[in-house]
Amino acid sequence: MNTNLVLYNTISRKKEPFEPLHPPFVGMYVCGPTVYSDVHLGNCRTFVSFDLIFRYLLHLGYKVRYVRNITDAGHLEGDQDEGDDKFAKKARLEKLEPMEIVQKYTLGFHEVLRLFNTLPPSIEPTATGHISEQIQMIQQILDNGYAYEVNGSVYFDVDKYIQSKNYTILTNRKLEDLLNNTRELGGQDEKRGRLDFALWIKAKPEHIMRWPSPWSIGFPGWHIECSAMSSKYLGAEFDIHGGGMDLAATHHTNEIAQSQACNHVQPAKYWMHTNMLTVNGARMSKSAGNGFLPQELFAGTHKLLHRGYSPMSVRFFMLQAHYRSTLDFSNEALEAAEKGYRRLMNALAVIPKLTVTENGEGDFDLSAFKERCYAAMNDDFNSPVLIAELFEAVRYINSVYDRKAQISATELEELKTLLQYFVADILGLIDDANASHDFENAMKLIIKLREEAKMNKDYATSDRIREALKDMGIQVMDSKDGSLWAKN
RNA sequence: GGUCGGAUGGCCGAGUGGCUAGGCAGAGGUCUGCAAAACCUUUUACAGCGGUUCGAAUCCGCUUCCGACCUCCA
Repeated sequence: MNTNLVLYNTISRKKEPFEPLHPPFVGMYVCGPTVYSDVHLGNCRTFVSFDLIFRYLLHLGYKVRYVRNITDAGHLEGDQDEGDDKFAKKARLEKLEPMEIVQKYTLGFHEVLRLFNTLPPSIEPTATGHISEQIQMIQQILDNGYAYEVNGSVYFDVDKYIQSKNYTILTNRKLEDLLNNTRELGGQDEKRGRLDFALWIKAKPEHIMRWPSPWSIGFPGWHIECSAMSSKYLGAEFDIHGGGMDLAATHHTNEIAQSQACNHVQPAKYWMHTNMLTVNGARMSKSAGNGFLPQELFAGTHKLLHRGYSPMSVRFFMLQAHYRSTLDFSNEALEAAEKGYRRLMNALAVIPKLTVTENGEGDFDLSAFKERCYAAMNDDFNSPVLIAELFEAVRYINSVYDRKAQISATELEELKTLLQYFVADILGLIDDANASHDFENAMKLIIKLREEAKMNKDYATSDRIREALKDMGIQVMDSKDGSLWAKN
């Protein structure tokens, strides 16, 4: 398979040609959510970004195994390896079983991603479903001499690791800076080195979620699940590992160390990191309390919003920025995106009504258009540039509809195919104003009645119909060839 | 404090040495019973200072401001 795809690799800090280890197969692992609360919009951006990447790789013909985990255990609340398990804490608050929390928020997560029209991953493994794999991996790391046990807990030995390996390969940080700037935290007495992190944690009596292990009854550290599950389903070495940029410094750095210590190989060839969604320039995050829930956005109930925006408008909004840039959230930006999205969708809706010229040539260089679209996506999945190209096609389609430009039948077919590829298959944009057939038929009747009224110069009636529809959020647009309608 | 990244027109947001990004908003026009949509034309730009170059939004240096990570986070 020969594609011209290049992608930015965090490890090398530059764009590299994409060459899978075992073409046409591609293994991609993306760090999924911790399901102890609702996902916020910033989380969604990452999954929409990787959905774009997944879709484009599929479009190029790769056989992609996309693994995205669900973290449902072992994720600690508070400072390093101290405090309660997030699920146990939340369970106490809500008087629920930990697995009830997990179920509730997993279902919510899936529903939100469905609304954003993301494709489901190939495998969605859970941490609790892979305790034995994690224990095995910890044992191997112990056997290889890169971890030590203290009082039933197991810690990764960073000092040992840095003797032969580059611990800060992902972030390029200086070790002494890391050491100097790591805060002195309580409960560090069990660790030998300040940078050491927990692989297995002995459960305190109050911990609800606990599993037996060779070292103690306890639970796994946060980082080990991704290492264990990625190697189980994708092998010790695979192609792409992704996640939010905030995970690079700690989580992914430790993942690399664990995998190296266990399997002696760098787990992923390409590390991809998506940038943050910001609100007034500051990162949206759970702890900062500036998170938007998708539901608040769709319904417009968030206090910073004037009104609601549809999931597809928001997806379009996200795709209008490159995945490695921060994206700032505001009413104005959302409104502009929504209008642009509607413009794109309305142009697609007009395609079946286009008149083709008998044997003329079109006024639009389709092969150049196609090339530019692929060039945009091949350049590190540059969806904003792709969208800019699509609007050139939108202008052309509208011009043909206005009889100001021409298109031949074969060109029309080609254009339809390309738009299906780039808008629906790759960008994952569908028209969320699409109504049911019954509704379409009823609208046809209303539009027909209104046109009859217009023919009779009964403008009072035609205006009344148009105004009434407008109040319902349906806009009627007249032209020489009849009337079109569109939902706002 | 350390490390890294950023500053683009009214707003969002691409672009990395010479070539109109794009969307939204604004202005004018075409079309039209009116309206809307659409199409055409069009205004506003590269944080500041210095340097390299025939030529810099783009490369280099300094300054200012902002953000991220270093602590659970996509």
